[in-house]
Amino acid sequence: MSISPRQLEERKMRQERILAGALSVFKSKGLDGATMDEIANTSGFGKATIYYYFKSKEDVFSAILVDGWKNIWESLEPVISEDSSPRTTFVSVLIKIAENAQNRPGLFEFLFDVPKAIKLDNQPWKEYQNRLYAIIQGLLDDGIKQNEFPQINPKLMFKALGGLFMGLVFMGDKKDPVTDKDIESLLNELIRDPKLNN
Amino acid sequence: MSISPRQLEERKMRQERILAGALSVFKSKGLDGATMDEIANTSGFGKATIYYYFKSKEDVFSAILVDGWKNIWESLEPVISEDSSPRTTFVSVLIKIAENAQNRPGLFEFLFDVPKAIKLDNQPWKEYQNRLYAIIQGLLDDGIKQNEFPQINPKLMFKALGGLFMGLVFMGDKKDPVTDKDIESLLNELIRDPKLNN
DNA sequence: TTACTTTTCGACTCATCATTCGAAAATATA
DNA sequence: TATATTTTCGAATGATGAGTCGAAAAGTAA
Repeated sequence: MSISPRQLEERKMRQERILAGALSVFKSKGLDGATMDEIANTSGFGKATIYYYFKSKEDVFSAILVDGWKNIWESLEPVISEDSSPRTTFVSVLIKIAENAQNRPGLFEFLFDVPKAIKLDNQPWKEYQNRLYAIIQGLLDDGIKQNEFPQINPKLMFKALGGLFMGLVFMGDKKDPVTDKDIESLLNELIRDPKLNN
Repeated sequence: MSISPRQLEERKMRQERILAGALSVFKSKGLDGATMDEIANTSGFGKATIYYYFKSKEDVFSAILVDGWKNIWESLEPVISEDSSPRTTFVSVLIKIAENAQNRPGLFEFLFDVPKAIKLDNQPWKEYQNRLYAIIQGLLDDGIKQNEFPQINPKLMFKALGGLFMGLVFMGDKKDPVTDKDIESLLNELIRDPKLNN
C-alpha cells in the first residue's frame, strides 16, 4: 500500500494553501521581492515545508499561473467551440472571462497583469495565454473581414479592446460586479457593428 | 572658484550616459534583476563611479523616470493650455505623446510600462504620471459631457483608449512611424463623434 | 506496540549583490 | 610647477535570502 486517495487529496489541499499564501505575497511584493520565509509564514508552514511541496520559488510562482490559466481555459473551451458568428463568440468569450475573474478577483488580476515584468526560463503558462490571445485575435480578424467590426487594423483593435476589457473587469467593485449585459452593451455602444446603422 | 559651467555640463553628460546604460539594463532585467556591476559595465564606468553620481540603484531608476516624465510634460504643457474643444485637445495631446515616444522609443515604453511592478518608497515620477492621467481623464469627462464622445463611463473610456493608444504608439515600427493622421483617423473611425453622423 | 512512511521545521550554508573605502589618476587653479 | 579639487575604480564589507540538512513529530499499518 502506498498512498491513499485521502492522503493525495490532503496533499493537494496543502499545496493550494501554499499557493494562496504565495499569491498574496507575490501580489504585494512581486516575484523578486517575495521571500520564501514570508510565503511560509503567510501560508502557515515552515520554510522547509514549502520546499517539500515545491521545488523552488519560481516553481511556486509558476504553479499559481498554470493553475489559473488551466481553469480559464477549461471554462472557455465550450464557448469557443460554439459555432456562432465571430462577434457573438467574441462577446461570449469576454463574458466568460469576466465571470472567471469575478470568482477569484485577486487571482485574475495577477494572471493578466503581473507576469509581464517576469524573466524566467520556463513560462509554461505562456502557452495558455498565447492560445487565448490567438483565439481572440482570430475572432477579431474574422469579424473585421465579415464586416461585424469597424475596418481597423485588427491588431490595434485587439489592443484597444484589451485595455477596455481589463478596465471593465477589474474595475467592477465586489459590490457591483460586471454583468453580461454590461459587457455586451458597452461593446455595442463603443464598437459599432457597421451593419447596423442606429 | 568652484565649478565651471563646462564642468557642470560634462558632469550632466556623464550622468546621462549612466542613465542610458542603466535604462537598457533595467529594460532587460528589471529593477531587481539589474546589478550595479552590469549598469557600470554597460555605461562604461567603474561601479564605484556610479555611486559618485547617484546615491543608490533606486536613485538611478528614479532618475530615468523623472527625467523622462519631465520631458513629456514640458512638451505637453503648451498643447494643454491651448483653448480648444475637449476632443481636439485630446487628439493633440495623444499626438504629442506619440511624437515624444517616436524620438526615444526605448525610454517611453519603459516610462509607461515598467514601473507598475515596482515597489519603492519614493516614486517622484508618479506625480507627473498622475497629473497627465488627470488631464486626459478631464478631457474625456468634458468631451463626454459635451457629447463629443459616445456616452460611456469616462473611466472605462480612459482604459480603452489607453490600451488603444499604447498599441498604436509602441506598435509603430521604426521604419513606419505613427503619424498624426494615423492617430486622428483611427480615433475618428473607432470612437465616433456622435454629433457627426456619417 | 513496533516498524515504516510521510510531513514538518529551524538552523545552517553559500552565493549574490548593494554599498562603502581608501587610494590613485586626472584635471583644474595659482 | 606645486597644490587643491574632482573623478575614477577595484577590492573589501555586510546583509539578505534561496535552498539544504538532519532530526524530530505525526500519521499509517501490522
